[in-house]
Amino acid sequence: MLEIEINEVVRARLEKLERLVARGIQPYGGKYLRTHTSREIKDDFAALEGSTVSICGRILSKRVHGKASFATLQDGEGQIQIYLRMDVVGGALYGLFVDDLDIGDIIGVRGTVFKTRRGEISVEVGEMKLLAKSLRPLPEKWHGLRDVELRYRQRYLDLLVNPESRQVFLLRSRILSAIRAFLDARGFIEVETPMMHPIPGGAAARPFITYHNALDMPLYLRVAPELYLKRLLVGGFENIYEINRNFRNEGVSAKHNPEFTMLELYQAYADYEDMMDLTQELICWVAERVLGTWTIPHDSVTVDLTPPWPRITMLEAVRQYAGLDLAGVSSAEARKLARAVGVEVPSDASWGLVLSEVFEKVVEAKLVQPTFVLDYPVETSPLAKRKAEAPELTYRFELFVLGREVANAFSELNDPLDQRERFLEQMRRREAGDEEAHMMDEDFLQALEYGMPPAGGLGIGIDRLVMVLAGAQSIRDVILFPLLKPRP
RNA sequence: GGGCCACUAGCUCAAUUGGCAGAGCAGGCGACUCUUAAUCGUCAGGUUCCAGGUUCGAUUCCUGGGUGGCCCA
Repeated sequence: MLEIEINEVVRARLEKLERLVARGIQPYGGKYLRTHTSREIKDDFAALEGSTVSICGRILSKRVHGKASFATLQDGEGQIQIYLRMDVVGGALYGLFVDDLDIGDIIGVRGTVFKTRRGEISVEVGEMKLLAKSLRPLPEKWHGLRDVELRYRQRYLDLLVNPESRQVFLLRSRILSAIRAFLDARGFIEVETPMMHPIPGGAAARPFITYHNALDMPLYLRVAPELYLKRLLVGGFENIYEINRNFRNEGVSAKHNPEFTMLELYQAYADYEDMMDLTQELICWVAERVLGTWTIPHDSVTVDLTPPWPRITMLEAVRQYAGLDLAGVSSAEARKLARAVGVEVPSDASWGLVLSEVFEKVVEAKLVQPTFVLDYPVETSPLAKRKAEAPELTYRFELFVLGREVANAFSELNDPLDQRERFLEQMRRREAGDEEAHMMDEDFLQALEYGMPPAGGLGIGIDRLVMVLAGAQSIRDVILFPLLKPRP
């Protein structure tokens, strides 16, 4: 029979399918007129008891005893029991249910709402219609699907039998709507900018490359939308955001998926202090709305989002957590101090690179509770405005939770001449072999030359935020279909 | 890229020192008109991830590879 992998169970089900067809039953139905969901029936039982409803869903379990049977039906909102009596529905329909319907089949049922002696709200079947015959056995009803690899590769099964997995993705959906509601209410408009870039920009990352045949040109999947969103600031949009995918050609880990979802927003005439306030308000508001709490248990710690979150400069963080005072020292001294605490740095590393290297290697992992880290070195922040009183630093912060970067924001650099210098420095590094260095973008510079309002810009990694709010330990647990190598 | 761990029936898991590859769920058949991990009886179900090697004999030991997980760079 075609190309289907046959085992004992599949063979038995194919036989049932043939029997059904032979009896004139269409095993893959169309539209079904449902009057209620499982949740509605349970919530409104008092009003619905004794009345007739139509429900549909998947058979999750079957309990046949002689001339009466029970089954559990799962729909999009939950589960409900159905009850079937031969003396009510007749031998033909009862036989069909007992002999030819399996766990996994999708059916529609019309019947009467009642409560069993044991108190289970149920529907006593009057009519039943097969909507989709299932040919493969579902994972075990009690333990669910445990194999991590199978849960990712066959997410549909994970969602079907592991309620906690389903909850995570429902939560993710609610988080995204809450973010949009929050920003929309503050006058931000949602925009969409290109996913395919002639010049990949806006972040230090290796891009995926693709090719446009008709135009005969290479294109890059975007690593960040930043440079396009800033063009919109030039164009007069003052409060904008985009929630969409970024693509970075890098390894896969519990923190990294090659495609991930990013919120970027820009607010004209604001600065990074405003972005800090906004970040905290947004995340706290979203947590309150979707979880109803600011404390979230994780494996070994409980994250406490109660504001205000500490704000610490990178220099101070390195002083506190690494015991290194890099303020005012030369690049050579900085390198020596870094090596003394076991952080290897290139022999030509500048002061700013040493600072950020020590921070990444020593401090990041220790920032468990939400913490803003401020004032990043200019070398690692080529799109951020320099601090007026300390031009080797920028008005930039990142938010860390559970040792992971969750947000990144700055006062946007709107000086086209300084921006050109920054790009030139990036190009020098690219020529020196840094594949992640930014590329020159003349078109973007030209836009800046028309004048971009000063602005605060903010990026929040949605997957990482969902991880924090869902208590997930791996990014793969919050992405429906994480990238895996194909099975050989 | 490196280290450690896992991979056995559709699913969840066993298998003593290297000695006949098992159970539960799911499935087939039979019994059963309020069960809910239904119950009872019975039957069937295997490329033990793959390829080599050691051995009388390998799920088990060795080498290489694959996929996944965790940790590190």
